[in-house]
Amino acid sequence: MPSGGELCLPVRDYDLAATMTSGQVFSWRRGGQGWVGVVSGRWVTLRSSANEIVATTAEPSSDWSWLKSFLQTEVDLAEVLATFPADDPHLRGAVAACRGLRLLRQEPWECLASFILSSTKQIVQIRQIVRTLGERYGEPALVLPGHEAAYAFPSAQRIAALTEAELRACKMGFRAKYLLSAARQVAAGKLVLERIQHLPVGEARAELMRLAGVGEKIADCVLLFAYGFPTAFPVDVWIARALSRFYFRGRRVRPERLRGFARRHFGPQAGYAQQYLFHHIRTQRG
DNA sequence: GACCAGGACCATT
DNA sequence: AATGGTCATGGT
Repeated sequence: MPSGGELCLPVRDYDLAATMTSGQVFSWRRGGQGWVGVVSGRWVTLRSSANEIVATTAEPSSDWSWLKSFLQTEVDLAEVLATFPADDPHLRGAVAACRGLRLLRQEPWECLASFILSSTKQIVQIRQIVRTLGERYGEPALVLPGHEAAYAFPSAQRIAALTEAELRACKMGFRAKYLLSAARQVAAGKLVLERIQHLPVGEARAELMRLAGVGEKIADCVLLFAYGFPTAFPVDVWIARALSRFYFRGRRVRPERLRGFARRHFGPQAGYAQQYLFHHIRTQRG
């Protein structure tokens, strides 16, 4: 009879639902009163109230740093928001509408693989592919009795041992060869994901972009969502449209220029600004 | 049925 | 340097 672990994290301005549905992570699901996922191989449920997040695990932890790191609960959101330009009504509107939206700090391989799968896919479809991959090839996680089975995201080593056909059977289409190639690079030690953390952001970006199927946008997603480079600014079709409409009178502007503008205009936490804009424009239209 | 999705890549201009 | 086609699959 396993005795699970429980941790109560005091938080201010932390909207778990917005964070989990904002297109930065694809493996978490609603369950019971909160959210269920697997972090560092450990099954976790999260439920939040006004000023705390309560985490439940299948096994006790003496050190919860793995979860605190994932949730980034120590980040003072007010400090982040204070770096935003004060005179920008569009960003201010997004912040007001998405109060409590956070950036997570994901495991690099899961994040990289997820965003390789993301290209020209809707978020619901990315979630479905990630789920299928986990069910078929992920390590089962120990869960508390009465809960649905849960799986870690498959390791690079596991995916590297698969065939392109097996990956295509998970409905990822032409992305299969990209994922397989990336998994083999990582599994063979030709790309050391732990090393990227310590590189300057430009070099880190270039390192990720050496992978087939990883361009500027996907690299920026991994830099921001897995490594926490605060100026990384993913420009996808939504952000490109929004920036064009808000700051360039609707003119079409190339992504590289948009990134330059964003870095100057939004400042040292441009990545956070990006996430607020992205989530806001995707959720406000009904 | 058309159109689009948290793109990247390659061949043409 | 800049456009255009192509790649799978499924939602809206």
